[in-house]
Amino acid sequence: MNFNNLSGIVPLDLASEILSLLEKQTFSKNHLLHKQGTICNHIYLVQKGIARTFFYKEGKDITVHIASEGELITAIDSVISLKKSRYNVELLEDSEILTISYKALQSLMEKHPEHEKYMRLILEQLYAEGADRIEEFLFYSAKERYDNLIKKRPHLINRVNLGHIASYLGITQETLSRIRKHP
Amino acid sequence: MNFNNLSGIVPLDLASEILSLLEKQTFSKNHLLHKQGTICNHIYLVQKGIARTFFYKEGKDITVHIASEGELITAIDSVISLKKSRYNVELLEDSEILTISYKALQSLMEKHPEHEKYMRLILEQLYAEGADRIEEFLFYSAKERYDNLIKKRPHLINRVNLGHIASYLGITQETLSRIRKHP
DNA sequence: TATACTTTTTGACAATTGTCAAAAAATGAA
DNA sequence: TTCATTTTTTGACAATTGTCAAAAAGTATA
Repeated sequence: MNFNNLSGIVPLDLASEILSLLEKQTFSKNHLLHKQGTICNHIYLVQKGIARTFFYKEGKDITVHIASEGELITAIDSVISLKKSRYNVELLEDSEILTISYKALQSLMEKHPEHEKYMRLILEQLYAEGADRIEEFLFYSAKERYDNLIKKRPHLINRVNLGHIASYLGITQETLSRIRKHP
Repeated sequence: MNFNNLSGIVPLDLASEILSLLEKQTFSKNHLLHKQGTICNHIYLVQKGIARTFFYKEGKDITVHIASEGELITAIDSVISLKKSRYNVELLEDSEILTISYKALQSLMEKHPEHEKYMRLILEQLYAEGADRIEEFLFYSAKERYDNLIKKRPHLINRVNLGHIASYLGITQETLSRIRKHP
C-alpha cells in the first residue's frame, strides 16, 4: 500500500489535518527508528530511503518487514498492544521519515470520528496484504517467493542486502544466492 | 480473536444494532458457505462448528484459514476488493453460522459512524494476528509450528483432518504425520 | 457385524533447503 | 589506488521436507 498520495484514500481536508501531525526528519543509514525491548508509540512513513523491521532469533537477524518510499513501518507487535516490542526498526539508507504518534492519531480520531473510516480502509488494505504474504508461504517454494518479490517490488533487489531479503522470504542467504544463479 | 462476547469490544447499545444484521443459519457438514470464482459479499461468524477457507493449487487442496466457535471467516481476497474469489469456505462439521452482509455493515457505518471505531479495533486485532502467522513461517520449523498450533488452538487437533492442518501449516500430510510420531 | 469409504501412517527414495567454512567479489574509506 | 570491511558466492555435506505407493487404522452405514 502506497501512502505517497494520501489523496487517493483520504479526502483533502482531512488529509491536511493528518499531515499536520506528521513530523519530518532526516536520519542516516543504520539509524534505529525503534529499539527492541521498548514500547513503540509511533508509525513511520518512509518518504525517501528504505527501512526494515527485524529481530534476533537464536543470534540470527531476521527481517520481518521492508518499507520503501510511500510505505509504512512500525513495531507492529507493540504499537497496538502497547507491549514491549521484540522488533528493531532500522534504516538501510539515509532516509527522510515522517513520524506520527499513534496516540496523536487516536486523539485525532476521538475528536474527529470522520477519520475512523479512513483508518479502517487503510487497515483493510494492510490486512489483505498480510493475507497475501501468508499465501506466499503456503503455496510457493523459495524460488517462487523470490520471483514473486522481484515482480512485485523490483526496486528492493538492488537496495537491500541479500541476507535481509533471504530472511524476509524465510530462507537462508546461501539458498537465495543459489536460487539467483539458476533462473 | 474471539467474537462470542462482542461486549468486550463493542458497547452494548451498538452491539445490539450489529446483532440485528446477523442472520443465523444451520448448515450440515461439507456445505460450502462460499464458492470460488464468485464475489464474496458476506462475513461469517462461526457460532457452533468449524469452517475452513481453502483453494486448489495444482490440484492440491490447501487450507488457508480455520475458524471455530467465536471466530470469523470469509473469502478475504474478495470481500474487500470485490474481485472474484479464489477461495472456498467449507464447513467441517454441522454448524451454526451467523451471516452478515458486508454491504449492510458498511451501510450501518455510513449511518452511524460511531461503529467505525469498533471496526477499526477489530481490524487492528486481525492485522496483528496475521503478522503473528507470518512470523510463524519466518522463525519456526514445521515441528515448531505444529507445537505452537497445539498450544494456541488445541481444540482444532481432533476436529480437523490432518491433511487440512498440514496444509494450513505449509507442509504435507505425511510430514505432519511423522512430526506427530516423534514428540 | 460386514462392507465401503475415508483418514492416517509407513516405507523407500528424491528434492529442497540448511549449516559451516572459505573464497571471491563488491564497497567504502584513507 | 590500496587496504580493510562487508557482502555475496561456492563447496561439501547434513537435515528437513516432499513424493508416490501401499498398508493400516478409523468411521459410517447397511
